[in-house]
Amino acid sequence: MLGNPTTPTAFHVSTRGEYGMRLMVDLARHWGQGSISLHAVAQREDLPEAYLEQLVASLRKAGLVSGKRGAGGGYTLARDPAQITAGDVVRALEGPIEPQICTAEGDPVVNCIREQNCGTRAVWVKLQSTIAAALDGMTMAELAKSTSRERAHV
Amino acid sequence: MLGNPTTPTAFHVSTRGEYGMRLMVDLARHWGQGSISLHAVAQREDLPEAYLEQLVASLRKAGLVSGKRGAGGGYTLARDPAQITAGDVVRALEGPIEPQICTAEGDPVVNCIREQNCGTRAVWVKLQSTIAAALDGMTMAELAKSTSRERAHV
DNA sequence: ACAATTCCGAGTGAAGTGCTCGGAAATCCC
DNA sequence: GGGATTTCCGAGCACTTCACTCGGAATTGT
Repeated sequence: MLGNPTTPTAFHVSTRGEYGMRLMVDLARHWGQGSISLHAVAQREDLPEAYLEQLVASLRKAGLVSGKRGAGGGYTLARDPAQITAGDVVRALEGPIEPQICTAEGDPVVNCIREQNCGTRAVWVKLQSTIAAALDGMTMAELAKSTSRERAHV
Repeated sequence: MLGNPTTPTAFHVSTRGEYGMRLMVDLARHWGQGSISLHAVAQREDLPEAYLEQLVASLRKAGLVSGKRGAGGGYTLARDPAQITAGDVVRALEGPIEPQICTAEGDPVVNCIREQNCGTRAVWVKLQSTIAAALDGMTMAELAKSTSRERAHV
């Protein structure tokens, strides 16, 4: 694992987001097939199982997956793959989408305290809405589908 | 300083990007007025001067500002404010815009090694182009202008 | 000469990243 | 009921990044 760059990059999503997204798409691909164990996911996606455990906890608390204990147990998407967006996943794993504190999602007037008319604020506001729109426009269903389609003709 | 959130947030831009953007907009606002010292910028924007020194070095190496030493010296935008985008500034300070390594700017085929048809890749590619487009669509001239306009009727 | 200023490199405490480990609790199969 | 399987939970740990500061050299205007 650990495919992270040593050189700094802007807007880089951490392994939480990356692995978590892979996990969710994997679950979406197996939607309707009962509980899927993390062990299986870890093997298919070649990801550290113990670490996935940690990530899936966040996803469960966010109400995106539900777990079932014991032998034969595992995880399932909590609702239809078409009703879960990439934005949901990212927010569950990496927190709310806000380039700056003054652009907090939902809170329109958590503005910079000292400077009312900060010139740069326009940048971060635009960025926040753009990113959110992009991520909220993609569902697990779409991602799972495109993957298996590409896989079909390998 | 240090207005950063204690709770983790996705796509958060660091103080390098934030302070650097403020610095650039400030220089844009004083475009045509000769060299501006960091001391002056630091006071106006209420930012740590020694830290700005570090940031401006990156901006200079990226060819966005040029410095003049000695008494009466300071910094100037290296070209017209309308020819410098927010994307230029962010890239200079925080590195290339790439949510994942497999979505490196310019390099279209630095793909994931082990899995050719990664389902999640679509997410990061979309994200990269969306972010880049948003940032590259805003110039220092626009930001400097909108700020002073808002300031006018305070 | 002297003050102002950019340039440069090193250092530092706190936080975040990317994991591992040990163990408790639930559930199924025999 | 015993044992295997699996989710749940919290702690810990090496490494890197963040957000700075500090000291000093080089350059330039007065």
